[in-house]
Amino acid sequence: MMITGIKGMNDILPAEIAAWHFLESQVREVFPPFGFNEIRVPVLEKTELFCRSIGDDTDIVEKEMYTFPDKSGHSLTLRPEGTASVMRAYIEHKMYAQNQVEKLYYVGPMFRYERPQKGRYRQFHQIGAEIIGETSPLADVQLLNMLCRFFGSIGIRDALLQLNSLGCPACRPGYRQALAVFIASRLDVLCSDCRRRHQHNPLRVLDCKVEQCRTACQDAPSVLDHLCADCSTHFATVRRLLTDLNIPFEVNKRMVRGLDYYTRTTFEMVSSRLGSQNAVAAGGRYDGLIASLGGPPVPGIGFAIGMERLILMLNSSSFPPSRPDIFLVTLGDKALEKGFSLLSGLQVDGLRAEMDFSGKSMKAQMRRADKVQARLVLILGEDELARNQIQIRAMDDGSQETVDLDRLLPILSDRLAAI
RNA sequence: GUGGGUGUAGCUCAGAUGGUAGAGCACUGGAUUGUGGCUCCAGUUGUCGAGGGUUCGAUCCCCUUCACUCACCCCA
Repeated sequence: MMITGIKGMNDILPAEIAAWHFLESQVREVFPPFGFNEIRVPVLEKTELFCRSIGDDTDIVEKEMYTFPDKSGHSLTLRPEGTASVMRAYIEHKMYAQNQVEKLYYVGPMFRYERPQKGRYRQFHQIGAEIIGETSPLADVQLLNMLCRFFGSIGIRDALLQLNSLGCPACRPGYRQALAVFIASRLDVLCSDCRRRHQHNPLRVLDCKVEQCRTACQDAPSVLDHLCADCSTHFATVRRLLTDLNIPFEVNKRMVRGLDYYTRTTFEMVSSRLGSQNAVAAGGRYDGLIASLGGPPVPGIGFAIGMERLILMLNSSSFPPSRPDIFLVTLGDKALEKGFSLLSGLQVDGLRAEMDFSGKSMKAQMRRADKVQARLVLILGEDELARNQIQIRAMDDGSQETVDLDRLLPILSDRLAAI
């Protein structure tokens, strides 16, 4: 039986790698001007870290983590998201003692044990950014601005920014209570999922996709009406500054986040082009997280972008496969070996050069050159070898010239520059 | 964890009320003894996802299982 990869864990093949390189290079170009530095943390952490940060009652912790004991019996978990690990590193290295505000970003694989579907895999990749140590709504807006700039830089214009506020420990319990009362009054018209949800997470009912539930919750109490004065002012400032920066957004008072640690500002970037999993990026403020992990009482805000979902949105035809500069065709045993060392010289000089090693017919070699879309073909046969010459053929127009071998390099760079 | 769809050549897919399979593309060679793309000719490729059952005989019918895929739950 063939050994296959693990369900939901995909190989990224050479044909797809250009899109990944593109995203990674855009991150490294767009983020640093906003003051962000990259951090790399391990993919494995002690299980306890995720239980405490994401929340014991969340689906992620309850059923979606890759958790197993190592040889000494410690329970380890493949990270299901990046924020927890970054906060652990922040606290462990006492980064708060260096800078009052720390801005960090990361790129890498995350792991969740779920049934794969379009835009959702067991190993997936996220680009994340965090601002730690800043309470001001300016931090929220800077982060969102950077997120939108990033989307613009990769040519995505049809993602919609949705914004909400979840309040803080001062005002959220009151809202939750009011909502629970409302839902209890409509329980008979809600779907079975929502009836179950209203027990442990009433906010989720607002997010239900069932039409009947949506209409039933039409006039449910809004979080935004229950925000305390501080949260309300914070949210108003975020909206005002976004408008000042010409960043389009939409307030979605039904938006709920799946992780326990979020407070105040939460947001999502959604797209209709993604199928059912329509969020391509999401995040929010987590003012209590760092303290709850044993760090100082500093606030934070961050986002994560799903790279696979991003790639679904990109036009794949804008990433043409890279083509060789040169394909060397040889005829005869002597030319094969002489050509091979010539090839090596070209490659050392940084040209992308290929040839056939197996002594195929000239027609076959030419076909190969055409197939890989080489720009130039070099032809080295017994005749050319005897005269210390080589032929250069431009594949686009079929024009051909014979040049002395010792003048090859400068002529090649001329011809390549002209294409 | 639940539900639907799909598994036939490297790829995309046909196929027959059960008699052990085909096309296009791709690949190789030739027409053009040292010149690609177009055209023409020839050739290669399959445990018909796996296991079991019914049958003289199963790729097709039945059961089981696995994989892929979409959706639910939930999430990036």
